[in-house]
Amino acid sequence: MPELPEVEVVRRGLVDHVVGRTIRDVQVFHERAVRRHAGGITDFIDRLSGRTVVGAHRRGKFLWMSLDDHSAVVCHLGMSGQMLVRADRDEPTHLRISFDLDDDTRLLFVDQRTFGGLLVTEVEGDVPLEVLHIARDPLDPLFDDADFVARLRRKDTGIKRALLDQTLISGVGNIYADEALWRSSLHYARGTRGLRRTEAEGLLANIRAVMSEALAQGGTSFDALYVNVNGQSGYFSRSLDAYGQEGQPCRRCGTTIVREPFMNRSSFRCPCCQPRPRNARW
DNA sequence: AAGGTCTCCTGAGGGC
DNA sequence: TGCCCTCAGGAGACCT
Repeated sequence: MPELPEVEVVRRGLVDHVVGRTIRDVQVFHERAVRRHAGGITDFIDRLSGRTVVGAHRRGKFLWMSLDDHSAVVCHLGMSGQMLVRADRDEPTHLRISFDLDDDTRLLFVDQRTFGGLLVTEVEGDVPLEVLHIARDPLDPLFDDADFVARLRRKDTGIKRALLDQTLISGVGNIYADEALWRSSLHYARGTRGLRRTEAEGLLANIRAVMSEALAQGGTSFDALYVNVNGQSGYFSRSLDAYGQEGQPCRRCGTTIVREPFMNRSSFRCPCCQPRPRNARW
């Protein structure tokens, strides 16, 4: 599932293979892929045809390509989205959108579960309108550590819920939340109010560390669903300590990792290193 | 206002 | 073999 490191891998691929190219034509194969675009399919195509891609950017899990008319095409990969650059004319399964580029390659948006999508919008400052509400991510040089810690400790919720709140810190999804919490030996239901400043700072450092390590290995991948812009999978899933490790011994203490329902999904933790807090509310 | 829940979606995999 | 059920989860709508 694409979180920040995976999206960053895709962004770098776009820089290498798409920036500088002009879009000759656009085909939309599935209406849902442009459901967030206000003007519908026809307007989406009209606004992209003939445009030149001048940059590829990212904030958290949101990705966008800036265009030569000060607009941008914003992409969210959702659960299963892929950006593929292909030189052939094949139409892979779950192809949703295709861009014909001026070097006779095509940029393909492929998305099995259709939670992802693209839209064209105006850019306000350096950020598209639809991305303005998203917080800076922890790999952003302008991310404000002290402000994050203060806002986190001011919230009244569980720590994992806060990490998944993209308006507080962006780019963290279920995988990296569980990995960072394991590294910090924190239970997901620890209250943000009761978190010590040093605990919050350590957690942020662990988020950065796990994301940086994943990025160095090309992102996390469990199956063929996530691939980078050329269709190559990442290898970080071999390095996971908590996520998906149900039944496996904790690499720190040997206790069996458990999976628990959380927010209509799953959380993985070590029952010994990450004990449930007394009076847990979340 | 802020926090919590629901919903969208498809295919893999398990149980019978 | 085949059918049905469950599960995966990002983010915005909606509710409290």
